[in-house]
Amino acid sequence: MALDLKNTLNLPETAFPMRGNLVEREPARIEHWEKLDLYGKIQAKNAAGPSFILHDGPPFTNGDLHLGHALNKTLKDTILRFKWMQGYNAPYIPGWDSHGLPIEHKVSRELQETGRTDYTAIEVREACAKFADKYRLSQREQFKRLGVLADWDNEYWTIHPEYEATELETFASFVEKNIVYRSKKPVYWSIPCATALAEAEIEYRDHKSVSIYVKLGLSAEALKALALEEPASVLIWTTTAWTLPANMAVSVNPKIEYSAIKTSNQGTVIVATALRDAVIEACNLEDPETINTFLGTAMEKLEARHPFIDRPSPILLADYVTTESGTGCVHTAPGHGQDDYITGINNGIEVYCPLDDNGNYVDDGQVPAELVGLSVLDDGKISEANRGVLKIIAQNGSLIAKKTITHSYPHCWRSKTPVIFRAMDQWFIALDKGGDRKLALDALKDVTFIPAWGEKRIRAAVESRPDWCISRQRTWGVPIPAFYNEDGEAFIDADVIRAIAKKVAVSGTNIWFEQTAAELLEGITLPEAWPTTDLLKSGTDTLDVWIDSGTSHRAVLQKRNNLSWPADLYLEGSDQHRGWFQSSLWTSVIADKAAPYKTLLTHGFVVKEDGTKLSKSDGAARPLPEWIQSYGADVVRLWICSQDYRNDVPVSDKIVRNVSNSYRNLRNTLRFQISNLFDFDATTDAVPLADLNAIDQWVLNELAQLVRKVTEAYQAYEFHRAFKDIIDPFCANVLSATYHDILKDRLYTCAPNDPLRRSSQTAISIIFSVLTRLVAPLIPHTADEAWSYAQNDSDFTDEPIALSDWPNVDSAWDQPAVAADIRALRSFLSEKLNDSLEQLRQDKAIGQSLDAKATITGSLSDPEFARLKRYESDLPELFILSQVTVVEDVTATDISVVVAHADGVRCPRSWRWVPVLVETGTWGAVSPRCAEALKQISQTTK
RNA sequence: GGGCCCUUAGCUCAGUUGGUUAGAGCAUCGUGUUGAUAACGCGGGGGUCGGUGGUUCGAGUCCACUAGGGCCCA
Repeated sequence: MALDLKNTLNLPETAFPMRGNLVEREPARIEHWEKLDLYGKIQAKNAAGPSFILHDGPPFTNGDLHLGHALNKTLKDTILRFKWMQGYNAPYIPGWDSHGLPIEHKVSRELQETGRTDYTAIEVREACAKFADKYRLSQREQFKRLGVLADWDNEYWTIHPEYEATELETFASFVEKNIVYRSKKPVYWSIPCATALAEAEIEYRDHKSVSIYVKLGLSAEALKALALEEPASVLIWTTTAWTLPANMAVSVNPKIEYSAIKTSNQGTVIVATALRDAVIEACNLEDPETINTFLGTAMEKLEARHPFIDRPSPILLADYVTTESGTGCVHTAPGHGQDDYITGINNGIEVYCPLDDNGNYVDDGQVPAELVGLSVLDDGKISEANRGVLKIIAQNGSLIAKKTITHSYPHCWRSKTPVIFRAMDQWFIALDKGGDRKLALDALKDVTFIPAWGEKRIRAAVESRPDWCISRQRTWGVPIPAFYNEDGEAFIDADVIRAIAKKVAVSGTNIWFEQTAAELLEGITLPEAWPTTDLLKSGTDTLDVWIDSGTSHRAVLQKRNNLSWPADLYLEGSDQHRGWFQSSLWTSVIADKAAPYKTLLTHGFVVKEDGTKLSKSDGAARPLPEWIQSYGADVVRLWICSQDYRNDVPVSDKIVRNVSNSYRNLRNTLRFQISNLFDFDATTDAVPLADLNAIDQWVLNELAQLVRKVTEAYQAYEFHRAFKDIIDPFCANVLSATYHDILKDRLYTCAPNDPLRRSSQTAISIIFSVLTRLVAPLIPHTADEAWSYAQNDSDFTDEPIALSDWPNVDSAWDQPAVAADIRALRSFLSEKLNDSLEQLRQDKAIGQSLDAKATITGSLSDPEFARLKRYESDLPELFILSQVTVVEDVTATDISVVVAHADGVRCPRSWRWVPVLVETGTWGAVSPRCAEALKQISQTTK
């Protein structure tokens, strides 16, 4: 019988599952979108809309995606989904970056393992391309699985022939501006392999070296400046005697104190005071006596003489000089060391390096004749070069001590021999010569930075970077289109490059490695000064890969019809201030005289829950597919969008599980709404907004505020605020704890067509439609799922939510007066009633709140009481009690409340307590209101 | 070592121009309901705002220093 009565209730009905089961169900939805060509439909819908160009920074295709990729791509996808719903014409062309050392290095190792060593450049490049493509494809699938909607079939790729051609054309414009020049710069060099090495190709191993102390005599002026009366030397210490022929200077620290020490066996020598005793011992200095001390600055620009070549070796200041070892006076050979190089550049010293590719001293008129032709390769035994140099300095007395030491030294990963640091001709872009640095800094003024401090960061990077070294001695990259004659003289020309770019556009840059210079230049008019093509060889250097991705704005935005330049938005991790943001800025400023972006948005890095960085062994560093496999894409996305990405973004299973709880609440909120609309057809059942019940007016007023605040947060790209600050509390407080809780009684117990019920259903259907769209960019799968169920009670719809418009506020929702009343009444409940109700519950006097009644007493002169009186008939519903009596007492100074168990009998249908039940016959005894509802139900079913 | 940035309850976030007992959601504990039920309601506990020292009648909110953390350089 009770069951029969239950059947007369309008209980919620829906097939929308309570649990998302995202891991299993999301893929089908993604497939459905693809079948519908959802991306294409969106573009078609918005074709005439305002333009918004988000230019994708290309991920490097060398492995699985991780959460950092998810963070970046989810933010982009969320922004675009929002913009699309707002009607923007916003094509999204995803990009991929593939040239560069990480792939070449990995592929080279794999090729090595086959035992062959004679791979041609083309073979290496083809293996790299294959490797890159494999990961491009798997990354693409992983992004799709995240729910990222994009023009996946028209991606841009830095190794596409057209892309490479544009890159070369861009480079041609640099050459044309006459800012591309050649200069020496030291690189790691493997003598047996006759090749330059990258940092990653170096292994540190222990090596035995001869360390030596060498005197460099001071000039007469120098002695005078240091108030020394007798001849004196600066004393240097080095472990690479073979670099002495390239010694061009001595570096000292300006802030360190130095001592001039007079000795009976080595004359006067100058060393850092802190190292005085150590040097005296190591060099057996006899009768040492400090005759003067001074700071390093005192020696600036003073002249020392090279120990065995007739040239000056000036004393320079350098902050990197320490007193940890040696003498505090550092042998400086700009052609053989990174620090030395920078010191040399800063002081206008030649980057001198008298070595050929085989590591032998060349005859340049400066290297002593007895050294010419000797090899510097120090493999197992002392090199010829070291022995030769030691002999010279021992003979002329400048060597005052030597000792064999074992230390960690870089070795070639392939030949296992010690590498040398050797200056080679490199290509550079001059950044000041054409005024480009100033232009770049000016261009930044027109860029909007999110967060604002990004400007400081990129500005500092732009201000401080030296001329851009753009050549790499690598194979897997875009070749530097330069030619060389027999003497190594370089020929480069903008028009020639453009002509080659045309060929590259068709055949790719592989032709550079397949064809001879003559073949490459066939049909191309050469500048008059060039030799004939049979005398030229094409260069083997490739361009810095930052030129690859850094020219994407030209290769993509400027080349494609549906895009435009500059971009409205670039969005990447904060490391890109010195990476892609900067390389793009330079290429753009040089070639196009303006920044390629209007807004620059950066996010932080994914870190562990304690804020420290993720290392490979951390569980949280597992690949993205594994995260999606355990939580589903929407939960991963919601995790991302619930965090303030401007700072670092912490992650742990605990944190994601936490988000998962919020997700469940949101999902159930939507489910509750769908299920209570099962018999509601807006076209026939909707109640005019003006006629809505007070509580429904209140909730629409809340909804209006929600839409305004959420839209504002989205526009500011502050998704964590949209969700955490606004949507999450709205679902929990306004809906779950208040509105839905109140509504259950009328939705379930009223007659289906009761105006009160239809009023609430009208409001619910509006809320559902709005709320679902508000969360659609954040959790696209779930929003689309709910949208489908609301339409046809099944999984899919041909009108996905992504095709709908962003919700606007209907001014009729704004009912501030009613809303203020309802809000005040609910506050009254929580502040004045809930404590007593809770007490009754604790005392087991009542169970659910409908078991209780309240009596409120006060004076009508009190506006709060007056309001209670005004809403007296609504109060049982608003407070979810069976009876509320508002009693006027003119003498009352305060509002008093008495709560007790409700009177009368409990209606078995509505569970409300009423004075008496009414006999209905068929259904037994129920409350009068239920009796009336049952009467209507039986009439409509007849 | 340098540049930029971060530090509020167990977790993720709010805290307007400095001003009453620092808020929310989740988690936790207790409890109600069994007509949103692997769901929902009600209630409790839990931060003195990384630390120290200043400015001020008054500071999470301004200044200095310091500790820890992140990105990028060296």
